[in-house]
Amino acid sequence: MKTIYSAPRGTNDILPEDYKIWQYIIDIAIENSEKFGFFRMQTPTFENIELFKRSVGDGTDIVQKEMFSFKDSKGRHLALRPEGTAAIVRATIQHGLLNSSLPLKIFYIMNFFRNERPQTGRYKEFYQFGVELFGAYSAIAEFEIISLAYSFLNELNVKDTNLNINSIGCQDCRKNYVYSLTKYFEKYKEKICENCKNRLYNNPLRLLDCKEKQCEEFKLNAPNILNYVCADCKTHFNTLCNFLNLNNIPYSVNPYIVRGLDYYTKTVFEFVTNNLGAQNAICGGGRYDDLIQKLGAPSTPAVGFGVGLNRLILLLKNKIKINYKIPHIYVGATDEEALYKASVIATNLRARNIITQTDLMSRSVKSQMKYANRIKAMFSCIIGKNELTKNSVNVKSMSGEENFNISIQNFAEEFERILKN
RNA sequence: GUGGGUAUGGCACAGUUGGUUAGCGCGCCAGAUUGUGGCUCUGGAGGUCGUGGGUUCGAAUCCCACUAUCCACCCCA
Repeated sequence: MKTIYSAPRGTNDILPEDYKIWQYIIDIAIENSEKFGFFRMQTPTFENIELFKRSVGDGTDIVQKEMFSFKDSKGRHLALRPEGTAAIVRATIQHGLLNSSLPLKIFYIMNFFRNERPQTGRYKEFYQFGVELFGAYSAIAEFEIISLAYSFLNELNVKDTNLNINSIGCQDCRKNYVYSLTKYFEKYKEKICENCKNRLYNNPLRLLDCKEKQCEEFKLNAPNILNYVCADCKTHFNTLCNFLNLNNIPYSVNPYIVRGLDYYTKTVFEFVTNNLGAQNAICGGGRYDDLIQKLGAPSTPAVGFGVGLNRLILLLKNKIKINYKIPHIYVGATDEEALYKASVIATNLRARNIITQTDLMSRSVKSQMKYANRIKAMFSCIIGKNELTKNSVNVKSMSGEENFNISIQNFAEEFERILKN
């Protein structure tokens, strides 16, 4: 296939057969969000680039090398959204949603763009189901969204996932920790991997995330952030644990998880799986109490998460049996006059919400029956000269051998009666 | 941006140390006494073997480059 006729690198066409599972997952996402009282919203596909620089963080990889950015004809610098939180926060501020009664509970299902090399579960355009909860300082907010994510994954029957939680402290206590961490790793500067040498000064928290064998032993004895967070953060974290314990949501405390976005404070968490290769985080999120103030609105606490839908699909594909809507009836025709009649019958059937298909290809009766079989129609009938003169048509059940004689005049009404039995 | 694997009809694949008109399965279309599906049988359409160069009498097969794709690093959902 010539390059210009294939989808751009790192993007995916979602074909009708695939879309069944997407629809299924999206429906469950909506259902669970509404169960917790969240409302859906949507933002533009692109934003002012400055928004992402300020919220995600100017120094992060996402901003530095993964954004699709461009200028419009007036020279405005824009970027395709690389994540959801920044845009949702911008919109809630812009439209004054945070001024009305809190908490504000939002969910979204949107596509995002990052210019990374594609890999299993990682694409340049990808989809996330995410939620944001504004206004709650208490750790019950984290519990609420973790509980929602847990319920969502459970309902999808996603196996083998583990919930990891950690606290990366507030602005104040994190400073102390990062200082100690840097000091600690400086001692092993010569022994850690190349990537970690860079991390040491650019993004020290990421040192904890390294997968290299040579760094393992140094990670083990590295200062544990949970011993450095302030009393307030510590209490907050313990409260979250209590909520999770009481509600039987299994988790492990993992001091190594950190997030790649600057805006997180206190709680961070992720649901990881063993069945996706390297891209094992299926859901990630946390608290971001400082972001809203940073974007110019009165300080408001917030928590949120994002679920990678493409990754979910990879996990669930071939494991879920989707019940999609099959046609109730196929109405065929043998010639033009019959086809006109069939179209009227189909219109009346559809007006009664009966899923109906007719012949669109002027094919032989045999081919039409084959087609009716292939689309798994429950019933079929063929209109022809005989039926038009007799003014009635034989409707046959495609599974059993039951036949019904239905008048052409009252077809829809009579067929509906048969369907209900 | 770095490293490794792969590239043959719509899909999944075969193709032996380079050797005639490039094959199989599934799918698709059409027939098997004239207006009725599923099973079976028969026939048919559909491929410049990713693209461009090179070696050779001869390349799907060997060499080079490019592109795409997959896996991993990085990063993240």
